[in-house]
Amino acid sequence: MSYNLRHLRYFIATAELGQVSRAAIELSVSQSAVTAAIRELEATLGTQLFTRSSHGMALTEAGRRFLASGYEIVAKVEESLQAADTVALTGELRLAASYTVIGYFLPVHLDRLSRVMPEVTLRVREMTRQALEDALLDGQIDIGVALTSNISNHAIAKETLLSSPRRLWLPSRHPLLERETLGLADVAREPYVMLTVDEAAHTAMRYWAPTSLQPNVLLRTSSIEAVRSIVANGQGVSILSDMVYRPWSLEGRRIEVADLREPIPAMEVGLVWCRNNEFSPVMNAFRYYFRSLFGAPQSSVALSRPA
Amino acid sequence: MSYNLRHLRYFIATAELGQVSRAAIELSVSQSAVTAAIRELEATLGTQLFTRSSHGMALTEAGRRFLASGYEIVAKVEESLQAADTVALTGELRLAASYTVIGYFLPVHLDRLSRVMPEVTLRVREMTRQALEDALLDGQIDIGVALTSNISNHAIAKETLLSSPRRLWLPSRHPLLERETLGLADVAREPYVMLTVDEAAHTAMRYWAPTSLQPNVLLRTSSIEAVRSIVANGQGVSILSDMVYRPWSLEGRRIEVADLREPIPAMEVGLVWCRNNEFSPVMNAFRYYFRSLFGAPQSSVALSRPA
DNA sequence: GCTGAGATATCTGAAAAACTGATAGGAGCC
DNA sequence: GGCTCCTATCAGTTTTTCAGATATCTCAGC
Repeated sequence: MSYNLRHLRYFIATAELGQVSRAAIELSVSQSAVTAAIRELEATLGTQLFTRSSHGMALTEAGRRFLASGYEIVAKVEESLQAADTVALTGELRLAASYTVIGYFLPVHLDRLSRVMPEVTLRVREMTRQALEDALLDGQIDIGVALTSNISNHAIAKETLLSSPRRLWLPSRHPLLERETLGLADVAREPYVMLTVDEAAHTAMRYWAPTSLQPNVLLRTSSIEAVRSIVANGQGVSILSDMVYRPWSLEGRRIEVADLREPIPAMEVGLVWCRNNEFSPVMNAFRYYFRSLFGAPQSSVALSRPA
Repeated sequence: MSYNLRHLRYFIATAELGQVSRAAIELSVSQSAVTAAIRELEATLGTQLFTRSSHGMALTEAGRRFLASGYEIVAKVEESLQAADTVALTGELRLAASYTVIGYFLPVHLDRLSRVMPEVTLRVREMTRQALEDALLDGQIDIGVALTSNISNHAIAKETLLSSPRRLWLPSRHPLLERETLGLADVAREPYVMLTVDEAAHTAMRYWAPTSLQPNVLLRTSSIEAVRSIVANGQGVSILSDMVYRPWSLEGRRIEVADLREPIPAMEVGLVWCRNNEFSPVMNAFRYYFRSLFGAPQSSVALSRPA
């Protein structure tokens, strides 16, 4: 299913020493054990990690990237082994989140946070972006989790966690699925279901406007489940983010996704807070929880590019 | 030696479901396998992760902390499985670092970075803090790695990565090692070796000054190896950070460490850069490399307290 | 107080995984 | 060509992991 920490250690040693045989000595195992582990690792990743030669093993580009991940993972593992004594955090955190976030992003994290810090009371409210900004500035809430791209108030600090690409949703066996490439012009000819919640319609205009095309709107709805059902039943198409995508609708019919030729802005989910406020320990822990799961996001831009 | 990803998965499932038996069903393994894995995990960690009862398993405080680590690790593992296509970074990074950092912190990371991004040329120079600040502002270097506690120029941004506590170094079989607790007053009676490099002497005064005591300085030297040898030979003691500590001196004699009663500021190593400059992709990758290894440092203050 | 349900702990033999050691094969160097 | 250094592969053994049976504990209901 997935790889092991053993695979990782053997891989790192081989990458650093450049030879399976030397890595095997370093690890105090036989050369064949290391060879086998690397072969398994490459199989589960589905990628070549090294180019083999009679001199040794040289990392491929994928191997280099995986090595960086490997360093991160073993660092976290070693960190986890150190039993620093800590105090259990106590207190309250007043959160607000927008419709999409509260339904499709937060649940698993709220669950985990309540397990990791059970003595912290999490109060969560659903708000529109505007209400959320006001509540932050009023001091009614501590932190918001929202779609960060539409936030431009300078009194509010934001930190993007997740960038979820938007794609075209189609019913299964739709003729457009046969095409090599798809563009907004193709979408404009189809009946379109426009989601109106969380400023989705406003965001949609950001990528429709420059094309001088417009979607042939069959229905405007605030329910993602409605979009899902209508698309699944073959009555329309829509462009929505991967975060809210599920392959099956409530009725059990399948939905397909396709990339579009035009660059569609991704849906960005992140934390927002009032720039002037001090961070309480609980707020810090909350932020740290997300940061450590999603990494420092601004730099992932530098390291990877979209497909 | 250490635990497995299997241990981690079994632990997380048990923590989330609150029962070994339910976790076993969820994981499609037998109850005894999960019980055994958790027992092994607790043994390798040397800590109780759960309190057992006939109702199920409740996390201890250590368990909650380990659960948070577990979430981080599996998140990194899953991230590593996604083979996002990337471009190899190319370019140059002009680094500067101070004596201590270049000798005791950077080497392994420069080695790893050159493996992860071989097409980036890393130019490293040793500089004093003042020269480093000037070079940053002049634009002669891109990023510095230095002891961040003495940097107070507002034009320079800093991000602390590592906080290494300072302790008393003693030769083995020194009488002070018998004591229950040690304070600076005890140290003041011993011959003291003062390291002069990287503003160490200046830093030392920060914690000697409030006591109205002063160290009985036998020797001032800019060589850490000299301090190590003199302490190991029983001719003096010193207070230095764990980062530069090694149990053996060059001659093979042992050095012991002891905590002091007074709070001694830790040695803080971090990145520094010119606040006005834009981050190049290479600079971003460099920063990201360290961030992901050392975590978001400011919040570790909130999550843990010193022993 | 007894009893059944449901929980974890422990044990044994079986199955699976990992490892060793030997061997094969390829590439460069003399 | 022959030597050396590398990785790949295979067969047999060792180690780890697992399932299933059983023991033990606790609570709830009677």
